[in-house]
Amino acid sequence: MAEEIAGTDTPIKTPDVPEKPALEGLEDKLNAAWREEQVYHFDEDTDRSQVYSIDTPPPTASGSLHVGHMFSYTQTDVMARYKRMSGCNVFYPLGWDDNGLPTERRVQNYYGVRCDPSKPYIEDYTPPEKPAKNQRDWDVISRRNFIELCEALTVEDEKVFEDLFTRLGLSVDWRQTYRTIDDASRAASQKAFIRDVQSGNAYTAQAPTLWDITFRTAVAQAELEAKERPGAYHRYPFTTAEGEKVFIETTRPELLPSCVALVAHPEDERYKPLFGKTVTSPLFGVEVEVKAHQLADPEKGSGIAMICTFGDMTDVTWWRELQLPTRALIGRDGRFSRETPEWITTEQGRANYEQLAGKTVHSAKEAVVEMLKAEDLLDGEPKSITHAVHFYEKGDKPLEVVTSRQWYIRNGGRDADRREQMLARGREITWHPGFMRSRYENWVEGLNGDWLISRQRFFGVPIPVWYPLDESGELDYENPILPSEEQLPVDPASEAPAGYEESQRDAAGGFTGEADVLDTWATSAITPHIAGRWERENDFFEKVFPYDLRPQGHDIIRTWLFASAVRANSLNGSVPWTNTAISGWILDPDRKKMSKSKGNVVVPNDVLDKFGTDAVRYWAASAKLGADTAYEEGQFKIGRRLAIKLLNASKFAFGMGVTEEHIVTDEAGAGVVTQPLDRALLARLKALVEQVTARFEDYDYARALSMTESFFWQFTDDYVELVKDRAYGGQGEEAQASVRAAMATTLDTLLRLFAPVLPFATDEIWRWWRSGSVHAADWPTAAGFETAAGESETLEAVAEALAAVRRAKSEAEVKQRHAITSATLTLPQAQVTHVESALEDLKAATKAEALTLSAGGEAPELSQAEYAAPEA
RNA sequence: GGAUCUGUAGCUCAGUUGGUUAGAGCGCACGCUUCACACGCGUGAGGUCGAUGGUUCGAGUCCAUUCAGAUCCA
Repeated sequence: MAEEIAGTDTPIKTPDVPEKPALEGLEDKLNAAWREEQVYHFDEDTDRSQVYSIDTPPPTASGSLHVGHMFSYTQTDVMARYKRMSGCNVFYPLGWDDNGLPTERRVQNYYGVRCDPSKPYIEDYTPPEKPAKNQRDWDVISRRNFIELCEALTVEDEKVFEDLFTRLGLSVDWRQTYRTIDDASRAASQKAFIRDVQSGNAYTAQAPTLWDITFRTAVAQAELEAKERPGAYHRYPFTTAEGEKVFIETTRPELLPSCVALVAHPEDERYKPLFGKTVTSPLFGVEVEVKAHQLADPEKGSGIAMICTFGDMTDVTWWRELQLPTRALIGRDGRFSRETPEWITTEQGRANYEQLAGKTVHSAKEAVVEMLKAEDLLDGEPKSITHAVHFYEKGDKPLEVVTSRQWYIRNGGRDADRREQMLARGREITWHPGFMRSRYENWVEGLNGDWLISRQRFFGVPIPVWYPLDESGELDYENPILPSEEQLPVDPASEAPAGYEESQRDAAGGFTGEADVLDTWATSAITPHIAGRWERENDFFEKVFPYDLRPQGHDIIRTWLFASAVRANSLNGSVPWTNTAISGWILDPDRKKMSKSKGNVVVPNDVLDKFGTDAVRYWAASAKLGADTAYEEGQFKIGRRLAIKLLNASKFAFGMGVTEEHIVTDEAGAGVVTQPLDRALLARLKALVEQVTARFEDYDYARALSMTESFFWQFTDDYVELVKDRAYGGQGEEAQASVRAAMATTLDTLLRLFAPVLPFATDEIWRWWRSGSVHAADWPTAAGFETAAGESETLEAVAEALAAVRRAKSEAEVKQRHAITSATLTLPQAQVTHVESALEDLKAATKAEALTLSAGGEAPELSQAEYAAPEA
């Protein structure tokens, strides 16, 4: 209880310590207190120099919670807490990513609804009470209605995350949350898009595009995943005018009717004579030219390949650079065109194509192979190989390449200057750890095109454009109609552009709305803008942008990190943040990445129940940034032990009469610390504070923690054991005052040093003897007790001497508390003075009635020990 | 094929700019219910630092080669 003392400004609190300190129950109690006291609120009345802003990853609220969340979010929180205590006004918002496929699926299944952007918006729509069993019976609703349902449902999901994150002790300012699908986010995303269109950074083009036939959408390079799949080289001949056979080997024989040319390396002697000549394709009888291009690999197959439009992105390159015709046959549904193409002219060829019309890629392949076999054109059996095939990261069918009109954002993939600019941006950011930058550079250097941002999905942030229709009803893609910024957010599928009536939708002379939505990364790339109220409150934005820190996982450097850099570059002409902290992954004890499908996921709440939050945070904070970490329950135990030890050691100190007023804060106070051992402790403490601070400044919270931890264990195991007698008053008042001051100062500093990692235990203790919260306290410096710091070697020497006595007792098989009537301690000359200066403490701690010091030897050693007779 | 990371005690890891005898925790062995803590305390055993070669007075640390594992990119 705090006692008001008349006439003083600083009421001294009598420490109020529970009989049996425990970690249980601290989370609820302290979280409530922090909320009440608004400890983590961002102060908007500030300027940029005081602010430390963090662009936190918005978790997918409809996704599952796993220990990986606790791991990486804790690492960020540790830094946030450090910065807050260091005097920064920390802007630490958190958002929810509820824009995208996972939410789309969840909303569909939960309510039994489907989105069709062409449907009109229904006011006060209520979903079916129970979702219909059959998807065909689901309600079909407008995009706006769908988004409203999403907003309603994700509130529930977000609650679960918020509860976990609160329990984890994240010092987030919960007033600063955002959702990537809410009005403000959609408006910001659309505004950013419009700005990029206006500045020429976004454009629309008709181009070959990677296409997922299951999801029926275009996908971007960043969403690709190469998977090893079995395939087979099929070898069959084209024929020259002279009747000579030219064999090609292909894993995709079904693309033969799409063939537009053959290609070989310009230096390939085998094919040089053929360049410029034409050959005729088997089965379909189409004449194609033999071309030369350096991307053709002489080592691969027969060294000559067929170019089809389009089998893969290399085909696209050849098609573009060799200016070949387009003969596309695979449609957006992944099936071959039902119409026989006009470039197949022979009767036999047209008949053969009939066999493929309407077939899936898989069946078409079988059909082509059958036909080749039937005509005895296949040379030998297909050769089985394993090769990398491109998949959409969420898809399970190989991607096809189809030609379609899409929106792109310039990212350096087609322009060397911009690429160099993005590399330079990467160098403006400080990476933690530094080597992660090469992931970024690798990615930027490997870009092969601009960022495709349109998605043919229903749910997401609509691309905010309309296209005029001319008198004949043709779409004019070159002159898209953009909304005014005041109109945002807008849904072009259900709202008409300015100057048009809804009745003119899809009518000649009218307009049509863009049906596509933006890639979710296009929106999450502007989380700094969304959380920072960009273009809503620009005063505010300027106080937080560019942010100080972007924490995230290394798996999304190519997506989230790069996309954010691209957009800040074009929207703001700067980096989005000056530091990025890349956390590692959680691996299971067998070193496999934890994932739901492997069934090795640990439920966060169970772990928190079992070990307590501080223990889990300790585990997360012990891992360096960027290092993948095994899930080790042993680490939780150590963290738990540390937190409990801190409670108990503090209880002991307060039991010795330590109070707030004993803390050494100035030179006058320093005079109280008279004992060399106590002064040595403070010397060690001073060094510790300096080192730990330096580690934190370098984002190396893990090293900072381990240094604080080992100091603490030496404090309890050696120092506290040595001074117990003195603390009880065994050596008089002055000696007791000295130990109280040293202990109070050390405890005060330790609580602050541990606070970022162990927020619950430290604040619990803080509240026993202080007012307010340790988390609102300043980061410690040695300034206040500097003059009380003596020679740290004393502590080291006395601790070694203590260990020597303990060893002797252990070897003599007597109990540690057994009294020594007399003994000689031999120790190196350099240590004698130090040990002498704390001889009374050493004798008391070892129950030695007489202890003679003698110089000599390499290390302290006890000899000629006489022990008291055993107690009866 | 290109790039990055990792390899240190049975296990998980730390080892700052090269500097005495390589550290911690867990686990293990032995002992101790000592007035903060048995969710504890004390003591001990345990490593030719992946391998080879080099630079250096001196290499776990720097360089080269190599082996093994992981990740990213093509």
